[in-house]
Amino acid sequence: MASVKLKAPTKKQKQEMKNATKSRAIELTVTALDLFAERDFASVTIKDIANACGVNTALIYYYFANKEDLFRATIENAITEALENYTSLRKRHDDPVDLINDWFDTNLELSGSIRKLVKVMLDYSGSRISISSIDSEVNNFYDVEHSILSDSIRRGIEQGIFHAADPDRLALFVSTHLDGIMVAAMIRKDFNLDTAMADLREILWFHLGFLSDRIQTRHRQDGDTA
Amino acid sequence: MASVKLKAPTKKQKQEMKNATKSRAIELTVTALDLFAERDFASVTIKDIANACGVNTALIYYYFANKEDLFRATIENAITEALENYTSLRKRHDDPVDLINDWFDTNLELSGSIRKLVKVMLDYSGSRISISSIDSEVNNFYDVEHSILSDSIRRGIEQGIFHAADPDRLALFVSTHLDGIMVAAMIRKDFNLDTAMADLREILWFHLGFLSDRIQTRHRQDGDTA
DNA sequence: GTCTATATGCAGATAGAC
DNA sequence: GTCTATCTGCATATAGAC
Repeated sequence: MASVKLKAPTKKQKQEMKNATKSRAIELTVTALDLFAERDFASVTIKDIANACGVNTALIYYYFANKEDLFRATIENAITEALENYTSLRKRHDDPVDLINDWFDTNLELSGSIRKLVKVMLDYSGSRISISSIDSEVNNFYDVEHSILSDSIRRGIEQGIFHAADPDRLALFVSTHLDGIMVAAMIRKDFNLDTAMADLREILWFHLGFLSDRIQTRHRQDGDTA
Repeated sequence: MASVKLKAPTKKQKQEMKNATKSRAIELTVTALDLFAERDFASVTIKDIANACGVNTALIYYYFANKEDLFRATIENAITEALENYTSLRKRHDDPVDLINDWFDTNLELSGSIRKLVKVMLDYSGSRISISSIDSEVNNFYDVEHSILSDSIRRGIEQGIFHAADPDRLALFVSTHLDGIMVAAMIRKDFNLDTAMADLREILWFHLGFLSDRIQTRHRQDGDTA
């Protein structure tokens, strides 16, 4: 790939540069997310982030206006990624039961990222700064999460496979509990995230009258065999 | 040593000094708790705390070794207070139903303090510093909370007023959800903490088979009329 | 016990070479 | 695009007067 660069930059080369630029900026936000989630905005220094990326501190100011701007990009990036997961989840399933089960599986798999996201959202909400683009993305994130759950529940009820229930209330309950799981996993020693997720799933199915005892014990890559 | 006084300090005077000293130190931690909970350790300055108390920054170093020491005292103080609430709660009730209901009421009343506590515990767990006294107090706090719930559930089951259930699992579920409520109240706009607490309570009673049907269908000021 | 004054260090940010 | 060098301001912490 290392060309001899005798020629003027071609379209392809320009594109590569653009990609490289974008990659570096994203690389910085990804690294920053780890640090911001592990500690908090003020105690993570520009130097920390630069060092973790193996670059110079000044380079950060080439890509971002200032530290706050980097933080904004970091949150936006994380939320966007999480939202993409959710929307792809939605498209993959037509059946309410499958969708809900996959939602749990996904949250379990991505629990690391989600924990980080919750932490930075918490830090952001505590900070005095308020950026409208982030506000709306946070709201959007929770809205999408909520509607995945509530829509599935609603459809399941309409299809007669779930008991009657208040879809919105139940969805909010599940979503709130998920936040609790993420926080507990951060605060408490010996907190078992997997077990907690399984319990939440079970309780939801229970309230929807959908609890076959088999579901309780296994989820994910167990063969199907119905 | 101020021996210039006419009389030697009496016991009473000594006690007053001690109280005054203690008051000021506690006053500082109380103010600090507000600020640490609102923002985070690193972004709250000694000056912020001093200003909020109307005293000079140097005074803080008279009472505390350094900023970290103040933070430690702040957490310890907050946890101790919360624990006192819990233990007094325990003593007030013999009946499991009353105790659980009062636990919910107390958490609702003190939701402000608990939210702050959760936030600083989260900040502490994210910080690189680790103080064994705080670690054990955090653990102790969650242990006490857990045992209040699980013991009540266990006793209720033994007395035949609750359905069979796993007391430990249910207690952990409720406690985790409470964390989620506190976090959601911080992150999400329009999150209704009161409603969320009521829903959690209702679901617990439901799982213990203690649900009079009236509770289920209506919450908040909806009229009924089936 | 509370203050004023100050030392010290370090983090955020910029200018400019390559 | 990435670096070196540097400025600036501010936060922690101390010394010492009252």
